[in-house]
Amino acid sequence: MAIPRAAKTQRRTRIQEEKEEQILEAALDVFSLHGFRGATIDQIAEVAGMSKPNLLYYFRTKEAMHKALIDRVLFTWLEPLRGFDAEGNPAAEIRSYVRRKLEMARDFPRESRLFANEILRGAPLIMEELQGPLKQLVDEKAEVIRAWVRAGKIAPCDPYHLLFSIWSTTQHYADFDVQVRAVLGENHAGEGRFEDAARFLEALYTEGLKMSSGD
Amino acid sequence: MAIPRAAKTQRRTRIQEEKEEQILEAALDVFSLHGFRGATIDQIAEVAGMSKPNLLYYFRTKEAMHKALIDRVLFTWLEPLRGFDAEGNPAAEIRSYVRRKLEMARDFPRESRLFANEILRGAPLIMEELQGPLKQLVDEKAEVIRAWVRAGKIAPCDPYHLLFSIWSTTQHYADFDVQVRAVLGENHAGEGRFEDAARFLEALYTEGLKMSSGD
DNA sequence: CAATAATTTGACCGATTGGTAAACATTACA
DNA sequence: TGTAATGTTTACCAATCGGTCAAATTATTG
Repeated sequence: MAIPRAAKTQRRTRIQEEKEEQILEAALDVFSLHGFRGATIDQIAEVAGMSKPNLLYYFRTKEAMHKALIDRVLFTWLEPLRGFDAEGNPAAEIRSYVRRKLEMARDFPRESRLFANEILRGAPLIMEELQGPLKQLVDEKAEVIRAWVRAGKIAPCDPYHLLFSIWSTTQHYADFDVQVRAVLGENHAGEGRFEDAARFLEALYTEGLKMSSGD
Repeated sequence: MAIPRAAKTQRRTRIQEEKEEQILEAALDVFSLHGFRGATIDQIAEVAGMSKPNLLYYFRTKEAMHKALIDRVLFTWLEPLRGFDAEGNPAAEIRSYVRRKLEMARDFPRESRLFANEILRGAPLIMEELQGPLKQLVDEKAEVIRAWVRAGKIAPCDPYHLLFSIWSTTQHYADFDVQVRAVLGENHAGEGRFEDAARFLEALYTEGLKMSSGD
């Protein structure tokens, strides 16, 4: 009998790994577009190309699916920030961080939108993650930035709002992609907008955080 | 018989005006939190404090409610950009624009989230608005900025991505409010974060767009 | 006041929702 | 190969979905 749900003690069969991947891929499509409540299991099942009960064999509930996705995304999403190096050149570190975040917005827009949807509805599933690990990591990196300021390597600024601004400006190209395309129109239809954005943001942060000549 | 739906030729009774307002207020709560598909008429009715059929007496469908909301928000949302004055001082104009957008994020966060939700799902209801009036307005203001650059009043930059960055950084404090609060923690729980954000962004754009000393 | 129009409600509809039960099919492995 | 575990499907469930209807209630007006 099939009492044991998938993944009892460890990742068992090859087929489990494949199917779970296939489901999460489809779930990412649907959740990132319609949010948790707006997404339906039927739709995910259709996109995944399998029956609904089969889907529920691997993930017992809709929420389990969503949680699995969010957890995975959350980890990779914070990876660039972890790379923030206190020893490196401040301007170069910030530039590189902006570039990496922008690349993620370009290459993983669905992941960005999934996250945005979760935050928009109040982040009920990841509130502890935000208040715990995320806050801790940001606090740590904020201290790095503050040290740069103290050392006179960049202009005085609030490190938290600096990070917020980098997050928002880069993720904007994933979350508001439709609007960006509409405003830029046909002529900028290609992926060139990411290069333009990179150029603009690089200049903005380079000049905006440069020490004023007075010091 | 009550054949004539509300608002046949013109806004009739006082009670119609009141109830429609009451409904849109509740709808804003629910739509901004869960998006179009995630929101339910029952929930809106409950928040509005009236029965579902009564709600549907004023707005025939869920989509009609959503459209009415979006249209209203879209108009007021673009108001600050219209104020962008070609004759004014560039640095002051940009500073004032950032400040106004930030105030809107603080005072009308639900409106911002409603808009964000609509864009996230691909903006099916307002695609023409984006490609038409919005693009036109942005094109116009982009030309203003470009003129400033040509006149040597601000540093050379892509005007579109400048506007995108202002939109994203300011709306971030409405759309990602939960995350911002979580990261800042208890100590910054008050509304002080908006003042800090204003200070940071003002400095960033002032310095970031300043003409380099070489000219 | 009467009567007419505007508003509100409870009961209800078919479709869709998240999820289950059990029969059936397939795979892994002794 | 046999058999037990794993995987898949059909049929189904109660709850909720968006929306309708006709009756009841309230406001407006002559």
